[in-house]
Formats: sequence, structure tokens, C-alpha cells
Amino acid sequence: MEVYMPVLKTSPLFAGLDDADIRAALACLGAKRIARKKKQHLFRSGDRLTSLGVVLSGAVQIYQEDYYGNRNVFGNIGPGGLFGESFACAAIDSVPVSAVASEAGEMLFLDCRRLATPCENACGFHARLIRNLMDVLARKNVALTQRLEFTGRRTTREKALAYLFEQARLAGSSRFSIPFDRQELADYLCVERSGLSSELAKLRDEGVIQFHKNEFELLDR
Amino acid sequence: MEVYMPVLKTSPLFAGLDDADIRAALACLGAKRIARKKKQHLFRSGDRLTSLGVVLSGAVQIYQEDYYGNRNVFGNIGPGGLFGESFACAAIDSVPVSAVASEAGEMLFLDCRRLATPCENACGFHARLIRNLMDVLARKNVALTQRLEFTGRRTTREKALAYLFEQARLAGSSRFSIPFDRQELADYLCVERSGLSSELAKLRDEGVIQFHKNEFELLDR
DNA sequence: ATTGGTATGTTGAAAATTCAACGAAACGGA
DNA sequence: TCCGTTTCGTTGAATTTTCAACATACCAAT
Repeated sequence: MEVYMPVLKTSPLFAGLDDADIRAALACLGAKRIARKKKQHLFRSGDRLTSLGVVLSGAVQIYQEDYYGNRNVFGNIGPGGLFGESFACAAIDSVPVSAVASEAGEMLFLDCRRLATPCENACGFHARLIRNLMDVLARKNVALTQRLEFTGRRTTREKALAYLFEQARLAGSSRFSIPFDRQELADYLCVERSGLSSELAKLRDEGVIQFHKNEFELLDR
Repeated sequence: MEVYMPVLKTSPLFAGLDDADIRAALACLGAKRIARKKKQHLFRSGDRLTSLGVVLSGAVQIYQEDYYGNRNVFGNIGPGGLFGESFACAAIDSVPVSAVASEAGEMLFLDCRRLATPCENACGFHARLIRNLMDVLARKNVALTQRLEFTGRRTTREKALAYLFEQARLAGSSRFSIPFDRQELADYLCVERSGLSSELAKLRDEGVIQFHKNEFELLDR
């Protein structure tokens, strides 16, 4: 576990905690470490979830899938990132999403219920953990709201542009790369991959954007 | 303020706090009470928000609006409910949504920053408030995820059905009423009002549903 | 360099949505 | 009751998306 201390220290969940605190917290929250190969699942839609996940290495993708195989991607979480925390915290009895390792790696599960009850060891950092979790939840909330801002647009073109402008703003540059391939971006924006491709091509032909793979650039005029 | 104590006691933010705690908390968080007539705004997209709102009476609608006037409705909050808490907690410098009184009433604003820092009066309920806020955020997260589950569907018909089935599940009955009028439901599902109307009519003609205004019933078979 | 596998781009036809416009119904006051 | 306003339903044309199929590009391994 020690090898992952640097990762854990970067995790927003453990912000403000020193190494000793983190070690104690892991014990206190009944940390379970597991390994997953690429495409193996962490949990599936319908499962009951009482633990939140922390990515130690590799990456985890959260998604939904309907009858017809349409995927709805909720995010890719890298090392230090949390997943499933909303459902675990809200004590939902059946999660509406699935989690799969998009890159092989190791993940940690921490019992959310133990967060709630102040533990017998009188861990002084419980309050801080809850505070941190609150921040994470608030930020995810903002991210979800923003995604709704993209997907709520009426046309594929508007969705794509809204997303690209926001990415540029986040990157602080008109050149940036996105964390999705085409299919994933289409799923994220809730549109058809081929339609997205041709719309992007149209935007390029019109001189609005420039791109190669997942490297994009917004052109001035 | 005393007249609103019953409402505040039902608010998830104050769960587990007694009257004395709530009064102290209001003082501690610099509570500001304001009144709004119908259609008056609480805050607008682009504002900076450091306080979270609590509805005392009336109702508040959270929405977004793009260049073309397309509305994106994020929710209607009634007495006891919270609004703006994600943005205030995440310390966003510019909120992406607007809040308007959909029904005239009074609202309370509580300074989120004072929640973070343990106050000089050593309020014992700070921890509990943060815990409560965490729960609220987690549940809103789940609600946003669910909305994405509806809006992510490809057709108006599927969006409407997914929404109606979920409402029936929540109501625990095949008969239920929804908190939106047609335009609002269309905005919530990110579709065209007229298209939604005709799709609902089609579902009725097919014997799948029955409805009058915002009273719906799912028919077996 | 070849090969297989995956990601991306392109196209045209079918399907669905949006848009604009209008009529009917419901509602609340005067 | 009448009137003005708002909500809801309907329609057809224009626009856009989806769907299916295939072409091309890219990458990694042999």
C-alpha cells in the first residue's frame, strides 16, 4: 500500500491529511484494495454500493447502457480520483450506472457508512474527510450540470461547439486535447458518432476548428 | 423568522438539529431573509455565489437559457429545499444557471464559507450541517445522473417514457402527478414542447398511458 | 513490410426533431 | 358572463439525426 501513498496524497478525498492520518483513515474505513484488468468491471448497474472507490492506478470509466446498446458515459477517472461516491453517500439501493476499468490498474474501496459514524478510535480526521467529500460532491455536481448544458443543446453542432469552447476555457488555450476518443465523445454528448464526425469535419472545412485525433484547436475567425 | 421554524425543521440541511441549534446556526451562517414575487430572480447566470439558498415559502426554479431562448430546467424547489448549494460549496466564480421565484415567497441565504471554517462560538452542530449538506449534494448528484439518463435517450418517446416510468416508481403507483407543465417537462427532457405533446398523444392513442394535465397513469400492457 | 484490429471519416436513405403557425381548452379576473 | 392570457394539442414543411454500410487511416505485433 505504501507505494500508493503519493497518489493518495493527491486525492481530493485526503486533502489536508498527513501520511499518518491517511494510513489511519484507510484502516478506519475498512479499505479494500483490488486489481482489475482492462475492461473488467468494478460494479454493475443494479448493484448495491456502500463503498466509494478511489483509483490508485489505471483508469475507471462510469457509464450507462440502454436496451439498444447506446452508451452514456459519465466520466473517466484517473489516479487519485473518486467514483461511486454519490451513490454510496446517498445510500441508493441500486446504482444506475456501471464502472469498468478503462485501463488496467488497482482501486481502493472505502466504506462510506463508517464515514458517517464517528469511529470508536476517535479519528480526528473524520470531519475533514466528510468536508473533503462534500467538496468532491459539489464539484461533480457542477460537472454534471455542465454536461447537461452541452447535451441539452438541440443540434450536434451546438453540442460539440459548447463542449469544445468549454475545454478551451478550462485549458486556458485555444489548443487543447480532450480525454475522449470519438465514440466516447459522442456518448458523452449523447449523439451519433458518425454524425459527430461529419459535424466536426464541417466545422473544420468552415475554418472554425482544427483537429487531429483528440488534439483540437479553435481558430480565431 | 419563528413562523418558518416548522419549515426549517423539515429541511434536510437541518436534520438532527433542535430548535435552539437551528436558531444558532442561522445567526452563525449570517442568514439573510428575502422576499420575491413571482418571476423575480434570486440570482442570474454569471453571478458569483457564496451563499446557498433555502426556500421558506413559495418555490424556486433553477434554469439555463441559451442564445436562442431554449430553456434548460434544472429543478423546482419547494419549501425546505436547497438551491445553489453546489455552486456555493464548489466556490465557482460564475454560476452557470439562474434562479427565479416560480411562486412568490420568501427565501433564506446562508453563507457557505462560514460553514467551512469552524466558528468562534464553537458551534457543535457545524459538523452535522456539513454532514447534512453532503447528503443533499449526494442526492442531487443522483438526481442529475438520472436526468442525464432521460435526456441521453435518443428519441422524444423514449425520453418521455423513461421519465414517466421513473415517476411511477417514485410514486409507488401507476397513477401519479408530475411537478411540471408541458413546457417545463419539455425543457427538462431537452425536447420540443410540441413534439412532446404529440408523442404523449401517440402514447395515449396506443393505450400505453392516460393523462389529463399533469396527472398521468401508466396502463398495463 | 504485412497483417489484423481499431478508430475515424463519409455517404445516402429513413426516421425523428424542430420550427412556425394556428386552434381549442382552461383559467382567472373584471 | 365576458375577456384576455396562458397552456395544450395539432399539423406540415424544413432541418437534423440516426442508421447501416463501407472506405480510409492508424497502430501494434509478428
